[in-house]
Amino acid sequence: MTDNERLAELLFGHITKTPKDYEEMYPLRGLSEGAKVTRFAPSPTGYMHIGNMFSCLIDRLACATEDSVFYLRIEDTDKKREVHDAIDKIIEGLAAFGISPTEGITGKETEKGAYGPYKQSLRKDIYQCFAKDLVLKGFAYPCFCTEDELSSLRENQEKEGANPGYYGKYATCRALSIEEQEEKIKAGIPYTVRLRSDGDENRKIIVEDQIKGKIEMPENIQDLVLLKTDGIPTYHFAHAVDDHLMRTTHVVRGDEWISSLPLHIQLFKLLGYKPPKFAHISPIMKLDEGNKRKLSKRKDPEASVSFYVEQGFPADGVIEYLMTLANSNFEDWRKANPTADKYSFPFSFKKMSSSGALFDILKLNDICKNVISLMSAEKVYENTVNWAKDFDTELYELFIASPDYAKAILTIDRDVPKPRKDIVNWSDVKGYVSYFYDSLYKNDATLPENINPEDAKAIIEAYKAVFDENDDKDTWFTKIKDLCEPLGFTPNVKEFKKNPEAFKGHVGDVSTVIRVAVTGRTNTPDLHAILAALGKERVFKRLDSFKNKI
RNA sequence: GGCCCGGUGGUCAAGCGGUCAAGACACCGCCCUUUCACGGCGGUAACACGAGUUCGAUUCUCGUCCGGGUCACCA
Repeated sequence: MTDNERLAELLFGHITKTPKDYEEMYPLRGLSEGAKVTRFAPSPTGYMHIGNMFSCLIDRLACATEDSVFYLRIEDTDKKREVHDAIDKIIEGLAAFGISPTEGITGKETEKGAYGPYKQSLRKDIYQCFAKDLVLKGFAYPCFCTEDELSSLRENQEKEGANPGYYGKYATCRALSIEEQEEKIKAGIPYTVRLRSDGDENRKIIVEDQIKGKIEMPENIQDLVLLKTDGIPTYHFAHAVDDHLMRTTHVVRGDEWISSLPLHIQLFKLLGYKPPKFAHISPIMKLDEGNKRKLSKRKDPEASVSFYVEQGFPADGVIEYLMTLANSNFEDWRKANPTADKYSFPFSFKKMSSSGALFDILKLNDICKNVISLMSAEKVYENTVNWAKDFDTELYELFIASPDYAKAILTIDRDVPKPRKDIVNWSDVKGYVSYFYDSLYKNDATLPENINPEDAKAIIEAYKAVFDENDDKDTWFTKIKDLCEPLGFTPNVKEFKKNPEAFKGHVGDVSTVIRVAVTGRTNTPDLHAILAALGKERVFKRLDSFKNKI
């Protein structure tokens, strides 16, 4: 028995399977040309970050062919940071944005697919089997150093000006004899399992990243921890084992991982496997006092996907915004294919930006406006009710009480060739419809400055005299125009512009007075339709009260 | 500090040796319009800096500067 065999037996005597067993258990996937296997692999630390959603979207987008696989794996290897219902939040978050993985975790205790388990805490034996394999090959050893020893080592290295870390001569446990190792293990001293790095910092690894292109870095020389004292792997080791066994073809992840690429490449090599392709995406940034920085959970509410849900941004709008960040030609494609399924967009890793984009809420707003403007009144009603149910009970009850009235309101200037774009998100709806509900309505508007209050009063009086709620639109507007001249206004806007001194104002000003008096706004959809929906009684009441106010 | 990555208008970005340096958002103006919008047209505004290489650099090389990431028994 060699020393390595002795050590492997000491460390992993209970492991009976070999890597070959797992190779057979998780065979190569029979994929067609161009098919990909991607994965979204969050750790359950509490909430869904918009950056998580972004990388998840990229995973999904990359899976263009029918037989591509996009699976969800939970990386719960850090029990200290784990948050109880985080898995549910992840699943809900994905569902809210209409993203459904084809394989992997489906619920707290459920999953689907033949390459599981998809929760890392359930794969302990698998990792240990591969750790044992590395021990056998002489590429791993137990380390008995305590955290205190490690941090004082680090301090000393900093003082000396050496690169910090556990490597070379600093890796004291690396040199332990089999007898010493056996003694400590039998004494029950806690240990981690470290990589015995065979790297040389003067050699380089070269990786062709799908997004960043060629990346060249020195080989890893650090004896990094593979298995923590509790026998659970670190991210690095779990990544190598899982992405190989699950037959991942493309690893999409944040570019903060680039720095550990040398380690990962080394791990695949030592394990004897071909590494997957990597796509390192840049983080979504925010401008903070002149500096770019990553969107942070603490400081930025918009970092969390729940923000978009709460504000009522349409899921499609958020996704489409993210898609413009992913591939900027998405916008042109969308213009050319306004109604096509967004997933039929020909996504490309190559077109992704290699630097981080600033999050632009104005652009998000614009996209959401467009998305909503294309929806039917029925759809807007549904979405609003859905949202209001959780976030605005007052609006919810109003809408539920008389759906037909609500839909009639939402129909104004909608379902037409050039719909209005007033609504950015569902929390805008309340403001948008407020003047249709007496309980919501509050006219605190003032007359635009270019209109004289006395003239406004006269307009209101004159309008009341001719008002007929059964007028069709043309008749209605003719009446508005007829009001003009007797009051010193002109029905002809061009005429007014030619000779502004000759008139008090034009037909636009006359309708503005009515609009403001009835709705409290200078900007509303078609006034005629609004008046008709409101009915004579309410219109008169509002005209009178506004008249008395000015 | 070491090691990586990046720097085109306010923002997202095309372009990758010769372009009047696209487009979108935002902003401004005009037009259309029977009001409000939608829409259409137009405008302001950019290749971080310095050296090379080249007949010619936004595009290639090097340096500087600036920004970002990473150096854990966290992912």
